[in-house]
Amino acid sequence: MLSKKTKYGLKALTFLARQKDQRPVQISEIAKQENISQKFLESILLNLRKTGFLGSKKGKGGGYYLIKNPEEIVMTDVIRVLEGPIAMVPCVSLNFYEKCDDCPDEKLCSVNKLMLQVRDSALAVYRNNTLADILIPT
Amino acid sequence: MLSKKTKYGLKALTFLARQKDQRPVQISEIAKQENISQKFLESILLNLRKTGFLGSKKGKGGGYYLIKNPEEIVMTDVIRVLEGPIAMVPCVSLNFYEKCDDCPDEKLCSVNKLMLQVRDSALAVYRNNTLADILIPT
DNA sequence: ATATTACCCTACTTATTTGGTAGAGTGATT
DNA sequence: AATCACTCTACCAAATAAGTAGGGTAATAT
Repeated sequence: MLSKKTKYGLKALTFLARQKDQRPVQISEIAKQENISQKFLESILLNLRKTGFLGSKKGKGGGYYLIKNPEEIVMTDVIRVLEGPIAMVPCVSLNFYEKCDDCPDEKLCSVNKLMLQVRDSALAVYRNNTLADILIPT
Repeated sequence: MLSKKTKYGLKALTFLARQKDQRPVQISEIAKQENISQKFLESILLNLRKTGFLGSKKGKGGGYYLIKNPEEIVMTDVIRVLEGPIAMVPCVSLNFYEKCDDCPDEKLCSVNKLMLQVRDSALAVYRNNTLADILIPT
């Protein structure tokens, strides 16, 4: 299940990408428009800033803004920052690999065999979508 | 993340599929061989029996056994019983659909758009794999 | 300069899910 | 009749997710 954190983060990114100019948008504005708890959204945006997706500006007229073009923001990166591993099981994860405690040999594990395929198919989708791709044309 | 319940359930199914004859296998045997807490496994196997994947036999020489051929057991069905929805978000789920509270219109939602693709790709993998397919040839 | 705006940070709380435990009950087999 | 092994109900603890609270700090406009 996708966490609300990821869902809200994606919504905020698309909201910023839809802006005409690149002026900073206030947290309160995004929260209101997208029906998100403002305080919760604050922590998510802060996270996206620290991981290089957003810039921020303090003081009057401040807020958050994208620091890359939507075409350059690939979903693999966004999902990994917001949600964590793309794989459903650590033993098939590329970026968060971990061996299973049970399971003497991954090559002999059916769960591993199945989940490898699932990971690859999900990865293909995320690699194939940038922020620009998931924007809805008006 | 895949729950242990699903992982253990899959392991139990493949364990039963690997048996030479179709004699019932005791819970304790499966638990021991696959490193699973026996009591936890009990509830999982019971669930798989109630949903039509396994049969059981009580008394001496009793246990659980497959009631279909591994080729006939499709992963979509197994995953839905053990893990629940395949979709990562209820608004793109085929079997567990639910509207989002926020989000006035799904067709205008970027999260929806992305997660639809993810669901389809995962579904394709699960549809394409039966229990027989994920068995490791010895 | 200073008041204001709006991001920044820490800590806490609550609800839900997950994983596991305990133990009595029931039905079949030998 | 005894044993074996599944069945059922109830409970519990840890982890995670989701959200709250509130003060701190930096930048900007006036």
